[in-house]
Amino acid sequence: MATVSSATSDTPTRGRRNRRAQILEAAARLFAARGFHGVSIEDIGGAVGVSGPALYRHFDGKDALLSEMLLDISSRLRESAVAAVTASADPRDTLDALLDAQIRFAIEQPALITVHDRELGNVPEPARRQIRRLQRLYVEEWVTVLAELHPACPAARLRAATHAVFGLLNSTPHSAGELPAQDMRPLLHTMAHAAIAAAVKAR
Amino acid sequence: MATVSSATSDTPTRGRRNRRAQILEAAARLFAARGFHGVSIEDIGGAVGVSGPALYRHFDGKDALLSEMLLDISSRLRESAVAAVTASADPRDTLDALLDAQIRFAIEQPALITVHDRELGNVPEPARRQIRRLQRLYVEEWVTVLAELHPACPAARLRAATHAVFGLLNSTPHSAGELPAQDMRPLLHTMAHAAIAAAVKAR
DNA sequence: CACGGATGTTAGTCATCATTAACGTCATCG
DNA sequence: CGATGACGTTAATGATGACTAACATCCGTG
Repeated sequence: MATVSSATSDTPTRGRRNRRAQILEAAARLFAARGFHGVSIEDIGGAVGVSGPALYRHFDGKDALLSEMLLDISSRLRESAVAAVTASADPRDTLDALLDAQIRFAIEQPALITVHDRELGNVPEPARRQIRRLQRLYVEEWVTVLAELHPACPAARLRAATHAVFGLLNSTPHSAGELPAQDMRPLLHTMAHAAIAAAVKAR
Repeated sequence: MATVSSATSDTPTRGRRNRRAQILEAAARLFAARGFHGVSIEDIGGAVGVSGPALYRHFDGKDALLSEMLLDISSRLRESAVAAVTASADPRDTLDALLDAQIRFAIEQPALITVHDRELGNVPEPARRQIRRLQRLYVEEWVTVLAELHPACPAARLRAATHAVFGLLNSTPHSAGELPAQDMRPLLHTMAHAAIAAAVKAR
């Protein structure tokens, strides 16, 4: 939201990398490691080579920074889901695309994934509701696709299974280094696929 | 350490519940919700009806409280794994027992599970090493059983799969309320089982 | 070339918080 | 009964931390 400043329409990042992006990246790493309250403004500034209150030139405060971070993550996830849904008419292909997108995100951005499902409780109220909304929509995207594939399965069970699959896929921060990403990717895809199939099968 | 007061050998908790246990329980709930640094000593005391520094009558400090909490969790998990391994000679039964124990813990103690895999980074050094050790042993218990069942599968892959299954099972705090525990339990068991089978199958 | 805005810096300020001190109460036990 | 120890309480104390103020610098533009 809000075009990226810059009076005339040229590149927003000149010379050194865009400070905002640098800060968000460093903050995500730190929040993932020590938790929101375990990281100080000084820490974040220090991580990008400026010191302390320089942050306030880019964000309204620590809370606002976290809000923007989570809003960005949940927006991107949701967008990736919408893309997957519109890309194909066959729900089997859509499910594969959903899986691939989530796996890619989990492997490439472990810090963001970590912050995303830990720190919602620390987001102040105007933004929190919106993030929750995006998260809910994301889940519903999955549930809808699964419901098309397995109309007999009750929605509550599909929702629970979806959360479990997220847990499986988002485990990457814990198993970092066990396996190269090359092998991790298909492994997670296979496991998630099998878990869903089992969840949905009548017993 | 030190028998729990009470001169004669009767119940250690008379009238009101054991304070230590109350505190640990309340702290776990609060840490899970807001993170270690997001919770004050006052908050914890308030949650059990005493106010503030009364904590220091029971623990050496906030760090020590966290250390003890994580040490207790990882010990209990590890013990449950050892019990599962010694209970049966058939690795298939052992795996089922491991799954059941982890699922029971995840469903009955979501706050502990949450704290367990979020707050290790905030534990000070003497205890941290020991907790890591117990966690590693717990994982190895699983990997050993899986290796017996599937000797052809490389250990690294088994380890990665194990972490993924933990992620799946420990997702309960996120899907709380979606499904009654009665249904959640077998669902998770089925999904985890299928995920493991898929991980281990040659491709 | 002077001006303004974007971006930093350092030195406060004001809360919050972990921890300690000093001081009760009350039951148990000698 | 009187001492002792378990368990609480309410004031410090000392750090740390978020945020603000006042003050550079640099760069593009009128």
